[in-house]
Amino acid sequence: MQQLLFDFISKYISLTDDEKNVLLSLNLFHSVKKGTILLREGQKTNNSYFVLKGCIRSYYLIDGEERTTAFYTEMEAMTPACALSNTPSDYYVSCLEDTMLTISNSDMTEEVNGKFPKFDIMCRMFSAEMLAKQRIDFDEFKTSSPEQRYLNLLQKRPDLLQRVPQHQLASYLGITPQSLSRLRSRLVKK
Amino acid sequence: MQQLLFDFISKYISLTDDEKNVLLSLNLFHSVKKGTILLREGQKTNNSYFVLKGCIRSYYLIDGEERTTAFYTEMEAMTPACALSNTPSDYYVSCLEDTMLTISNSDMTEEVNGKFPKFDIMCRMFSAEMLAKQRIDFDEFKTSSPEQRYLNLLQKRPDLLQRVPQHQLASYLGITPQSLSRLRSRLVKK
DNA sequence: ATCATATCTTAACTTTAGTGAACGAATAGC
DNA sequence: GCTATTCGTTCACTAAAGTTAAGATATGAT
Repeated sequence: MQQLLFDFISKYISLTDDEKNVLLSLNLFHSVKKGTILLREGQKTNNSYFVLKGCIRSYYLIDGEERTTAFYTEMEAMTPACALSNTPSDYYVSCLEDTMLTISNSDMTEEVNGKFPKFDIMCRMFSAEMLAKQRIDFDEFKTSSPEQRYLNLLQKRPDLLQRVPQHQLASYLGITPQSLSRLRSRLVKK
Repeated sequence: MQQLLFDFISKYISLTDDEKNVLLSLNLFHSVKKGTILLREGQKTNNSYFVLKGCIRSYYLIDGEERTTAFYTEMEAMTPACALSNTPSDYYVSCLEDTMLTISNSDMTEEVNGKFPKFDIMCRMFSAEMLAKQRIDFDEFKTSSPEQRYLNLLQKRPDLLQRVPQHQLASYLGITPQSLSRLRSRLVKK
């Protein structure tokens, strides 16, 4: 499991055994049961998450309805906005499946990055890459119809359609569950 | 004009005169006329832009139609996705107004960050902050109707409604110019 | 295994967005 | 200043999404 993290890091920087041991001493790795809520609306945290195996999901509670905005699966990272702004969270984060992940907080990041400046470089590269990827996702969302967005998801993350309940996918696509159901039956007829 | 950049940087790190001089030696500052296209579809670049005064806009050309996805105004930065992936750009970037901006490339970033590691820290902080902001924008977009998105824009960036042509705002809101026009007259009647 | 709950689908109806076309108004180029 | 183009609005029509409700299926808890 730890090797998964090291493999990921090696895409950006190379680690000495010494550096690996510092990471291992931090007690980063956690196993979380399906349904566990990692972060609640109104709660403060400065945790960051990195999914090694499984899936976590962020959602807002609007008029009593869950509105799912993101899924994070294998080798994806999330830092809740509230962790940076130090304000109460606007949304929930929960585990969709039994999940293995790392949980780190800003103190740990400060400490490690202070000790090994190359971690700053990695974080910079990784953040910039995430920012660009998310920008493209946003652009595609804006320039597509719900149907195109569904077909796009089918292409890009077919696994999600298997592992995620329909109604969560719907709000992820920016539509109601009924519309998604209708849209799908429309596509089958074609 | 240079002071604007230093003021911005000072939100993250403090600069010595030496460091400031290195930045000034890089010939970062440019004045660009309205309508100038900074980046074309199909073109490669590794430039990054930081707007000091004015406004730049990114847009796709889909079926001969411009689809605007972002506006960058005072104290906002953009690095085109193609600059990181080193692939041809999928979109255009052009100046909506006469604009003062800094243009840097990845070589310059490497050089400066190599010399002064604290720039890595700044970039890391800034990227993480941008990522969180953009995530929130995306979430709001997903969980809102076109009408709510318009009202939200009115609240958050009222300046854009003054300085940007209606049809560009429309695609920024993910709708057609006709729909925006209709939506606005619907709101007036209320 | 049973019951309660959650999930997915379907349907009828309402509301809103997309489309194509037409029209003045504003803008830019000559 | 005049003309051509672009821009914003309106209209009629079509297509799709939201809403409310109902029924069927699947899931989870005891």
